Amino acid sequence: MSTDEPVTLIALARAAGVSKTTASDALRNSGRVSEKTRRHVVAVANRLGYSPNPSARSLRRASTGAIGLHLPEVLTRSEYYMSFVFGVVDQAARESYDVTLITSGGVPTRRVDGLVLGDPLETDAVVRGLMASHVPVVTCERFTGDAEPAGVVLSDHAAMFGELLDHLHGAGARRIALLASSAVTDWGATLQRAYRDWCGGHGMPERLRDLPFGSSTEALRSTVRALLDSDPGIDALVCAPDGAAVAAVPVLRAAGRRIGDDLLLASCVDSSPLAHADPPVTAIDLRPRDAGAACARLLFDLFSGAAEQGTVRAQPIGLVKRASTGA
Amino acid sequence: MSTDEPVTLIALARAAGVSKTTASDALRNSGRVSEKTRRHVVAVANRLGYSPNPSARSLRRASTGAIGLHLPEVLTRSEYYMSFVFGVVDQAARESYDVTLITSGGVPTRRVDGLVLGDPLETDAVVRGLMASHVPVVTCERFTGDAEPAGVVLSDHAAMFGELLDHLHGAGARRIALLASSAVTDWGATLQRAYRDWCGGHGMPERLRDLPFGSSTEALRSTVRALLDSDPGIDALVCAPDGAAVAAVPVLRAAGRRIGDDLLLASCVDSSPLAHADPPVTAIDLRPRDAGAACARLLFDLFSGAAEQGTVRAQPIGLVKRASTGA
DNA sequence: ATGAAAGCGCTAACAA
DNA sequence: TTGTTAGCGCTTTCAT
Repeated sequence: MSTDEPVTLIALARAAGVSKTTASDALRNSGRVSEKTRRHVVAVANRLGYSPNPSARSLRRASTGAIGLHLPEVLTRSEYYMSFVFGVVDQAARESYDVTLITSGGVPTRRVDGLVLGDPLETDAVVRGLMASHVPVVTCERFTGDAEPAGVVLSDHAAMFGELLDHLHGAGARRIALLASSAVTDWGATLQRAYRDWCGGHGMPERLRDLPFGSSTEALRSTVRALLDSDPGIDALVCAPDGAAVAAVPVLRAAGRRIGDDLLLASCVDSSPLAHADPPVTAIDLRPRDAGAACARLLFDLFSGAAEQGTVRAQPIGLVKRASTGA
Repeated sequence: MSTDEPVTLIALARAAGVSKTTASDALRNSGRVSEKTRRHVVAVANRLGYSPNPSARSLRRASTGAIGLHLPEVLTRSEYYMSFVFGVVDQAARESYDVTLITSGGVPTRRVDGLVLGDPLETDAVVRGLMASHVPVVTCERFTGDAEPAGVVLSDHAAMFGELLDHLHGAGARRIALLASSAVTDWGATLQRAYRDWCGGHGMPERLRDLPFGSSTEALRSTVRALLDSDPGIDALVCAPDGAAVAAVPVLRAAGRRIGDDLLLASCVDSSPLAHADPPVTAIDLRPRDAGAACARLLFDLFSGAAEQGTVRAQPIGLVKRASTGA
């Protein structure tokens, strides 16, 4: 197509017979150049395959054209985060921004104009470092540490969890157990609180077990077994960690329980295996792609001033009722 | 901690009482400055919280310090890709490189020094564009189109698939059906070919159904049903698409089959739901994190000249035998 | 062993 | 409406 050398603005200007400035202004629609020369410059640019050098532009503008995205390392295997990532990237692309991934393995060398932090763990040193950086930060879910992010995207997990419990109650459950996630994330803590509140409010017994992030399948299964042994009267089980509900199924079967019949099962995180399970498992749909997009959008609104420091935006989530709760 | 203004090299040099050049050299260990001044400059840099401006550095060096990573949009929900991404990012961080994500939604505005393409689809316009870019490209699996990438990371899927079929055969299976992925990726095509070869070589009947990427659960299930109806003598089913094996389970049960007993079940892509399934499902472990790391490593070797244009590297994969095949 | 100066490609202020 | 000039922060000659 063209030579290996990237075409610079000077080369383009020369080829079009105008100055650097005019060429630059023409391509950026600054409204300074006549329509005629603008067209001409654009045509020449296309012919030469010109594309501006982003480093030079960044240096000049003192903005990088990129945002950073961090996800907690321990949680990264789940479908939820993959969708979240694509939500962020797509929204960013729409604003001509790049997305640089940041893992707990290493902070980016490249500066970014802002940061999106998915489920920031208070205990994560990288997260604390990023929160202290000088660029705007948007978190998905609250950061439970000290620092205040510039923006927060929040879903009403407590309300939706209550809806789920109501649904189970309506289907006849009277002893609902919760296999909780550790409370290191705001999400995990919120669910535990909502569970206790609901049980108290409805005069239902609490049957709660807590599981640290990244627990093995075996740990999870023995916890479920212990839960059932401790109270054989349990007639519903809600699992918070992604994947836990699927992993629990064999244990429930082995205990002689019929899922969707004498034991209702639900998950706090929807994923395709749940839809495919036998029976399909009721779950809260966190709509991760939308959440990711919302985070990016909020960050850009913070850049432009359309949103002010400390903005909190709600992000709707849904409940998907399936056969495991008698649907 | 420090002021909001990022500290520049000039500010640092002034504070340390040296010239820009000396400060720069001291921080990069260029071996030009005396040990004493080097220590002094580094100390001052730490005190001021200096960090070099990556845009300025890129501009000067004509390299960006970032690599691009592209994944096919339709496949992105799987656990495989999430691990792959983290493999790439971690390896890149080790070399102080950033990773910019590229979706089919938009090409990055920022230039990158190289590209990693996971399972490049011949039919993807973005992929074709990226392959034609002027930077080195490493693909994970072969690109079935015209262009030649600078490097390829390859697993021997044909051999491992043969091993899987041998395992089924050894467990007594004589009519092994394959629920294949569409042949738009090299991986999908390779599996179909390997299946035909193996069946031919062992005098076994071919029972093959092809499924386009991103098919719905219902499409998948009716395909499995049709497969069983067409030949009730089928005694083993291998599923290529990620998640298909789990989704097939209810259909197999409904047909009165006992998995791991009168019907063996296996998947060509391992994932946690398979390990948690009842019974646990035998699968090929693609080791995506290692694959991602290998791609990044190859790209850096291409940069440094440690690997030459056209290098192809093998990436080992494994077979995980579980109860669904009588293990 | 160190400093001075040029310049990467671009945009913004100042001229014309 | 267009051109000229300065300079973003850094690395790299070239000179001392």
